[in-house]
Amino acid sequence: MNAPLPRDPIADAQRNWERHGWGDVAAPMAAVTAIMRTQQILLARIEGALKPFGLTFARYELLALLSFARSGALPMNKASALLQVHPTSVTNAVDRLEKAGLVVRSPHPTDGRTTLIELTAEGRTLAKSATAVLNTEVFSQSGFADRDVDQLIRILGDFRRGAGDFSE
Amino acid sequence: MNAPLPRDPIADAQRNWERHGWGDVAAPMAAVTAIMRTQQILLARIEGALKPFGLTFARYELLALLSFARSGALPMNKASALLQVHPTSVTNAVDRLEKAGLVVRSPHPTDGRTTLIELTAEGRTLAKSATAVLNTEVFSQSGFADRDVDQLIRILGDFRRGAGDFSE
DNA sequence: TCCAAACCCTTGGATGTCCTAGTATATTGC
DNA sequence: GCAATATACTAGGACATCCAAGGGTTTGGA
Repeated sequence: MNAPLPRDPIADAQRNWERHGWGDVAAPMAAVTAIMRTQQILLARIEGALKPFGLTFARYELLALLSFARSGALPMNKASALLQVHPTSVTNAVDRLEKAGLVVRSPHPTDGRTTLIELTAEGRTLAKSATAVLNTEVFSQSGFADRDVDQLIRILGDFRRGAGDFSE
Repeated sequence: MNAPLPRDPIADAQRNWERHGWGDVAAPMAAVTAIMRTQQILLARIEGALKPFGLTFARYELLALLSFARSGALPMNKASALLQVHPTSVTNAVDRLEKAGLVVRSPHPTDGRTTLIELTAEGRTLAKSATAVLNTEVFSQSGFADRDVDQLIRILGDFRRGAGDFSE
């Protein structure tokens, strides 16, 4: 990790925006930039915690999703929709998880176009261990105050709904 | 864009966490996941707005940073620190910006190890145009309520300080 | 019935990020 | 003054994401 900067670079950017006459959008710009940076920090922590398992966050998310599916299996397009990533990203993740023996591809019983992703026993075990570590090493010490967590869930939930992620 | 899901997948994940006895970390897990997804949505919007300029967000950020520097030039290591990305990412961005004629590399006058990145006239013009478009197409319609923007800046600011981004 | 349109997955290419290692230049300490 | 250490940038590799395009399967309307 680098030494902390003496000043918050995002607050500086906000001031620059204001100084240049874009005061009306300086705050949203700062908020958006802060989200970018926060995501980067969180992702680094998560990947660090998952490294011992040979998992990345993308692969872990897929594993976790499968572990919550009743049958431990999901069609790839369903996984793509629920994880909200491009289908090719799922293909990529499944390729690697399959090579690691954590999931298996199997044909859909009635639709020849569809491929099912199925958790192996090993995959289920690893998902459980990885989740435990993420919970204790990352989520339980997220660095957000409890009240702020609730705020974030509400604010970002509104945002995601507005962006068309879900209707609910 | 895909059709909205009938249910919020992150809220579902939170319920799954609670159902499995991890209720104490379900909320932070949901908040972290929501930040990931929000970042993805915002990045897609930004890149869409920048595409006509042949810029990506990474390159735009560097261009914008340079345009706010007094002399229009910065050492690469300084840019890396302020943008809070790995030095190799800056090298990558500068390679492409230089190829596009938007910046120039020049040797540091006193330190032979250091390379200065300097905006060209064309780079400065493009940065200005791109900023105008980002302001009107993205930041001015961020999808966050004004009050929520302030909350985000405060919450994420606290988080980033806690993560060691800056001391201030 | 049958062909066009829709859908599903994969391949190949472009970008970005990080890490590790290597080269060159500065700085420090003896 | 010189060797050891620190700093700055770049090269190569692993991953992830998206887009565009291609091949196989279903569906639906003429």
